[in-house]
Amino acid sequence: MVDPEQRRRDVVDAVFRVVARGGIQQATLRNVAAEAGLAVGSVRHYFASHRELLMAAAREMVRRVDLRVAAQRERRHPGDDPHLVAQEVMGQFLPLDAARADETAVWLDFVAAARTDPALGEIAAELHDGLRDVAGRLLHRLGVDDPVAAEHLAAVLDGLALGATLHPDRLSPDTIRAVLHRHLTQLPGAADESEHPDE
Amino acid sequence: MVDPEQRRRDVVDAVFRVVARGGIQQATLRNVAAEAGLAVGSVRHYFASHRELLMAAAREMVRRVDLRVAAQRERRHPGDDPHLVAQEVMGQFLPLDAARADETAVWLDFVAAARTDPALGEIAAELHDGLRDVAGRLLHRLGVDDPVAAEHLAAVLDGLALGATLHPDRLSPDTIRAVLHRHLTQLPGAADESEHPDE
DNA sequence: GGTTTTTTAGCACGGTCGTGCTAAATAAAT
DNA sequence: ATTTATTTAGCACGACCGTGCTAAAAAACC
Repeated sequence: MVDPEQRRRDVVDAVFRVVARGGIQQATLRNVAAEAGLAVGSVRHYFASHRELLMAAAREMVRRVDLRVAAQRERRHPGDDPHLVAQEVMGQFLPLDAARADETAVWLDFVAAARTDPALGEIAAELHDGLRDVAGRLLHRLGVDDPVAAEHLAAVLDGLALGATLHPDRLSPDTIRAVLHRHLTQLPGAADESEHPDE
Repeated sequence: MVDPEQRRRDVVDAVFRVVARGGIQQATLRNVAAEAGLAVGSVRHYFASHRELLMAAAREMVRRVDLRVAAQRERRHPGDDPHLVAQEVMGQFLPLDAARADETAVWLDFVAAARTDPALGEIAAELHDGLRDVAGRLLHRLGVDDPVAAEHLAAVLDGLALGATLHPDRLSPDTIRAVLHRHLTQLPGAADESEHPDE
């Protein structure tokens, strides 16, 4: 009657909501169970331990980002302006709306926790490599192949995500877009002039 | 016989060591007291509560960054190349050696915690504004006055600090310096360009 | 000397945590 | 209908937490 996978997804969603609201230290079994409308024992039936629950949530986070990037790749057409494509793909990693703001907040808590948690650290490293990979690929399409440029772009994205998550009042989505646009148009080798930064 | 201020500093140092080693969630009164070689009651004699201890540590963190920036300001001479000055000042915020790597790790844990802790959030906002301020001032000396440029530079610094703290094996000090150098040399010259959609 | 203040130490309470364990309720299978 | 497996629920234990509180030890003061 009940799809176990769906249950697991529901519980993981509850983890995300709890973390977004109160930080990862609030993601206790009791809080998550309450958020999911279940008993602690029920949650533990699907996740053997607290650690396993958090790691499943971390993996789901990676999966969702991958899915969004893949969807973006489907959507674009050969004739599209590479600058616009880059801007849109990069935007998938940034808190430009409420939903992504929540996801970014969860991301920040997880990667910060990953520093002192080897198991989470592995997943966080995956995320980081993926971001640098996407950055490198987009830059390649723009005629830039410098690996330092990829690190540079990745750093801007991380920094914007961090700043916007911690101080949303001082780093609005418009400002984020402006910085991203500035970074892309400032690239060497890209000798074109695109239109407005805003979509 | 014992300087109370020195004791407070010692305890705060112990907080830093504990956080650097095991994350902010490990900064319990018991752990900090053990690290400082004191009893819990003794620590509580100088800090009325756990919260107060963490906030004192956060403020000390801000103070140290300020001190280092001020020291850098003293050291520079009128004839210095503004680019080199900028590179050195910005380097004060980055984990280029072991000591700063520890400080950056502590910084990351604190600002992440600040997202869901209003009291810490105020201090974190101070830090963020300070960084953007220094960035803006340095850019001004380089002939760049665009506020977006200041946000851009601040984002790069935050992103580099984040990346190097979480993945020191993939983001070496040399790479950090390369990215920073790239960012600074890539700045548009003294010619301030306003919005020129058409050209 | 004696007295007072500062500093250090530690006990004990209530609370929350993850988790081992048991068992009731529900669904599936025979 | 009976049996079996799955799912949900909850109790109880030990561990760790912050903190109120008391009191011994040390220092400062008279």
